[in-house]
Amino acid sequence: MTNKYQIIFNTIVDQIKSGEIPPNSLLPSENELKEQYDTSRETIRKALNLLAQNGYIQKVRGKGSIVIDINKFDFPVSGLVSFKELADKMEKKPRTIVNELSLIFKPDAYIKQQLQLSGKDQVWKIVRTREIGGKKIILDKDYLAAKYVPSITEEICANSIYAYLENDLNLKISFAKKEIVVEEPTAEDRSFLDLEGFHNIVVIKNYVYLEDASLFQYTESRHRPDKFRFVDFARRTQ
Amino acid sequence: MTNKYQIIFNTIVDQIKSGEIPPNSLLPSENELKEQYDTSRETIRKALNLLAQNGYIQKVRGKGSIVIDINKFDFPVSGLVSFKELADKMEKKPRTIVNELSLIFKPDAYIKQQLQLSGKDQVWKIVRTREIGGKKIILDKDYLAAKYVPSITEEICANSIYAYLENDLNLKISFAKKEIVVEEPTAEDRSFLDLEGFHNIVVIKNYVYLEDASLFQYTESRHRPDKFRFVDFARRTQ
DNA sequence: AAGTGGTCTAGACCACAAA
DNA sequence: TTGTGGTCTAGACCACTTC
Repeated sequence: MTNKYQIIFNTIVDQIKSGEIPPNSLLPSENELKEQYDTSRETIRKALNLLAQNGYIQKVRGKGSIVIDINKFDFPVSGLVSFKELADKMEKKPRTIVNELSLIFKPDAYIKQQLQLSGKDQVWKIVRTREIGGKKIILDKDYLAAKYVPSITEEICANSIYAYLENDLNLKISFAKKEIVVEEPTAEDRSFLDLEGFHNIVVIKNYVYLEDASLFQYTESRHRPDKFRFVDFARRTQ
Repeated sequence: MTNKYQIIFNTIVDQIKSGEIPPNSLLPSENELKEQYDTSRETIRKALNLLAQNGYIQKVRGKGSIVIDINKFDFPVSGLVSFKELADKMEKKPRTIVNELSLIFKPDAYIKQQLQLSGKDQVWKIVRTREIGGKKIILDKDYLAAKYVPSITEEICANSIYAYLENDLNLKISFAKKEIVVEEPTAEDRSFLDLEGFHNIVVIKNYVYLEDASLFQYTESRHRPDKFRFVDFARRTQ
């Protein structure tokens, strides 16, 4: 990616992260940046808008672009967060156990409805347990529309399914809808997880869409409530 | 707001919502729209980017802009959702009980830390219970930095604090950080809510920032787990 | 009045998809 | 090859903040 505005964005992000541009100070004005980077103002504005969208600056008309104190925001800008990223953040060695990997020829009504399938579409079902600090904390149930995923192995499931879909199959994930609810643990939860007397399960239902707006993955991520944490960053648009 | 790109955005949103432009079809190309609206392509692109960011279309290079089936997404695009909007969606008459409204001269260490206050800043504390279907379901604890809010009444708290801040005080809220965790109920939760034997509380911690990136409100929204539902819409950027 | 960011224009060239 | 969206330019005018 050699886009000019991307390069400018990355440069400024590095300067903010390193402290070269301190928090609560103003960025150079758009006209100054235009000269600095020898480009047009609209290109500078694209870079600055990216910075604003990602929580690095706050633009104020008539004043300038204020650098936000990123130490206040020790979290990734909310997005499509996979388990591996989460575990990395927690600095504990996570372990993934693949409990099931199967190709379902006749998906049941619930899955059909969730994946909006019709007729004889097949579905990959993957059940994984996530272990953190020696305890089984998360139960992940993934359903992938088979028409997009010809094959998948246990090894891939033990690592990152996302990486496989994006890098190897070159599927372009464009957006996802997340729903968070709290449920009673099922028998499955009790058998797969170390519940230790907890009476609730936090369920994250994730609907993942491809570039052409077709739904291809449904995931239920079932967390022990004490280890669950979700962070969201909402920016007012307009 | 008479911005051209806003008008175009609104026009197309209406056309999509009314079904005039059906789901999964393509929008007219940017060049066609440019002619239609007698404007420049960049202005059209601004409107289309707004549509994409708000989940109405999906842009694909070389193809066009696909209209997303909004019936799949029966939710507000995630953002700064206040309680009233939530209750409206649920179509049950909500009732708000104001349990406490006080100006704290010496906020304790926890609040000081959450609101990043120093010295002798004062803080409004507001505690409200939300009743839905005759049951006390949500306990909202709001802390407002008093330097931004000179006065506030019980009546305002019974309605929408947001509306008061935005419309009357003209405070411009620009972004918010949300954190969701599950906790054990406190004695306060037990006394204010109809817990009915539930063993967990879903806590939404909300940090609200003004246009100049200063933190001015901290809110804890404590929900009975069975009635809690959070929806998020994550769009892959770039 | 001067400087800031917000909107808008009319062009240009490029990368990608479909026919 | 044609048409699509993605990037980029060099200007213009406007709304707002600060002095």
